[in-house]
Amino acid sequence: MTSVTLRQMRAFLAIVRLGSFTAAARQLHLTQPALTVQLRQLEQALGVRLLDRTTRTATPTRIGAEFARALAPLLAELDTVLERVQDHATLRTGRVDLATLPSLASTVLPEVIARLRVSSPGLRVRMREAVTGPVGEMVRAGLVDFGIGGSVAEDGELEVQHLFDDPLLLIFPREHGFAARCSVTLRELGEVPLLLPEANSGIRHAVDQAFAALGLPVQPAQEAVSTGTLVGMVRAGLGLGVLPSTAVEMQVIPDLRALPIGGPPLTRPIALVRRAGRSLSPAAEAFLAVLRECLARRSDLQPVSQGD
Amino acid sequence: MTSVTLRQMRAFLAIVRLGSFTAAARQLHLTQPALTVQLRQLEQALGVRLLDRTTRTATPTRIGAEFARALAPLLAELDTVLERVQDHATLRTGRVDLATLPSLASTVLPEVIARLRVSSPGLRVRMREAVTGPVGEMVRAGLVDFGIGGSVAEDGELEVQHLFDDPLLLIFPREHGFAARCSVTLRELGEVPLLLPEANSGIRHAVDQAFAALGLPVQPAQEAVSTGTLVGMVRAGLGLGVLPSTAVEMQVIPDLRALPIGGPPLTRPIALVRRAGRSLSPAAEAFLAVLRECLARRSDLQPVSQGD
DNA sequence: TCCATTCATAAAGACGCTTTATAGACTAGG
DNA sequence: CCTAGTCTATAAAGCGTCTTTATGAATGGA
Repeated sequence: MTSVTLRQMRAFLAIVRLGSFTAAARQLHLTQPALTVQLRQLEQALGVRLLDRTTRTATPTRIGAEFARALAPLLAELDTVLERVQDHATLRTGRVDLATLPSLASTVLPEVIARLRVSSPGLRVRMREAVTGPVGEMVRAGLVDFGIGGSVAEDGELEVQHLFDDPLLLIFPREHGFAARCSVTLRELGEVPLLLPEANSGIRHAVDQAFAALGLPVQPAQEAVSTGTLVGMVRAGLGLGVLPSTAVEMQVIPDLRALPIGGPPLTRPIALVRRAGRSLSPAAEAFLAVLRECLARRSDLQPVSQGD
Repeated sequence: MTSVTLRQMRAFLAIVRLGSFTAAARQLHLTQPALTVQLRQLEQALGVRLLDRTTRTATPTRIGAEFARALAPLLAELDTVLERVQDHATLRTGRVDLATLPSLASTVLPEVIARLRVSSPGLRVRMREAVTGPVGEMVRAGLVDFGIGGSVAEDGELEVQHLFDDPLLLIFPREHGFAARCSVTLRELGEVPLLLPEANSGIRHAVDQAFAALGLPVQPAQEAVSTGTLVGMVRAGLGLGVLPSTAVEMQVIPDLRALPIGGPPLTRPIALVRRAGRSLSPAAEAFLAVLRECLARRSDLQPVSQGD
């Protein structure tokens, strides 16, 4: 009263294909008695004789032949389905869906994608760009596997893991007096017209917090939505801008200068944001592994250990 | 390093469907730890996490969901294939392909088919008619599952099993002198003009042998191919005919009389002819069982025990 | 006729699966 | 905020099953 097994059916098909128990046993790396038993069990479970065995050969019954004809394509399809699943484990197949900040999307992550394409050509990466808040929302809604953005609050649904600290740079025209300096302090920024990103961005959040820590008020001369417009404002002489180093990289700025902000160093935290309790696909894990590898190689960004 | 099992996949689908290990365990009549182990084995075999388990619920991973979507219809189809095979065992489905003599095809076997249709409506019987020689050939060629006909020689390919002895009757016009008798002897037949079937039929074979046993020569006044023409010849006064009782039944003969032939009783053997070493389908077995039942009920035919 | 090959069978051992018992974790309700 | 209930994970033990080894029976070819 035992039930039908995949092994039994695979054994049956092998015997039908080869017309012999011993030949099938060799192919399946089993002994011949094992196949005899398996086939008997299969026939008992089905209640039907599938093979007519003489002492020399084994030929399928009519019912057995019909069964084999119907079964073979089914098991073949099952095998392809199983292989397709296993391809995810071996990274031969897979999709990484992530949301990240525009600055990271255009500087750090393309390198990650390029490396991943070399090591695992079958993977496809889909990157959505958004500012910190929406990044968290997209993760929460399940639209993406994970997000890389500014620090969000850890609630029951989101799990945040610090990745590195992105230094914020001061951008100004080369004619400015700071051009001769090699760094500026945070306190000095309070005395110049500042151009800052608008309120809901991670950069602004970091600047606000740093100023508050020193007891200074934040009074931006102007707010900008995108880093591009902010750069334009600086170039037009509206003031001095604050931008993350990752954003500065991509902008070729011949007439501007950038200086690190010190005393204390001004950075914005970049974190991995993922749904709590949800595992990542092997593809996503591979992506993150390469990302951490890239981060470790860069001395300008301050990487942190993988542990939470 | 164990391989993927049907049980594991069925368990996986049940858990996905119900969203819970314990619920699936109840449905599958298992304990919850068993399912935990099975799913772990499945995930290990595939190398991929299929379910994200919190302590409250189990939700499929994206890969797990894809897998379940592809797997469910496959297993459903597999189940229908298995059921279709099992239907042969329960006689809900099946085909009986047989070859037999015209006389049996029109007298004994229709009753068998009728009874079979009542007890197993799903079975379909295909009956081919032929004389004894071709019946054996059709069995040998595998065109039919078995044959019911005159005795053929048992060689390596054919297996012959005696079923019953069909009495041969003497047919004559009611005006004939035999009309008052209730039986005739074989020896008496040597002194009347005989109408016999042609040489390759089982009837002729039986008559020839019986005459030879008595040392009498066989001198038919006329030979006929079909029983119909033989009856016509008798009716035309060409002589007295010898026909099997099963053939006489179907011919409504108001102007003719039939008498059993005795001393010794003249019969032709009817046997089951099947391919050696080939098993019969459950449908064919059922057919034969009903046939033997019908034969046992009839006192006019001499049934024999089922043993060879 | 003899030998080699094939399938069937029996017994023993190994392996895997299932169950029982228990722990850890989260939710709901008071 | 705490407790009760529920769900999954884990460990150990028992059981069943499957595989292997050894052997028999039968067939076909040399």
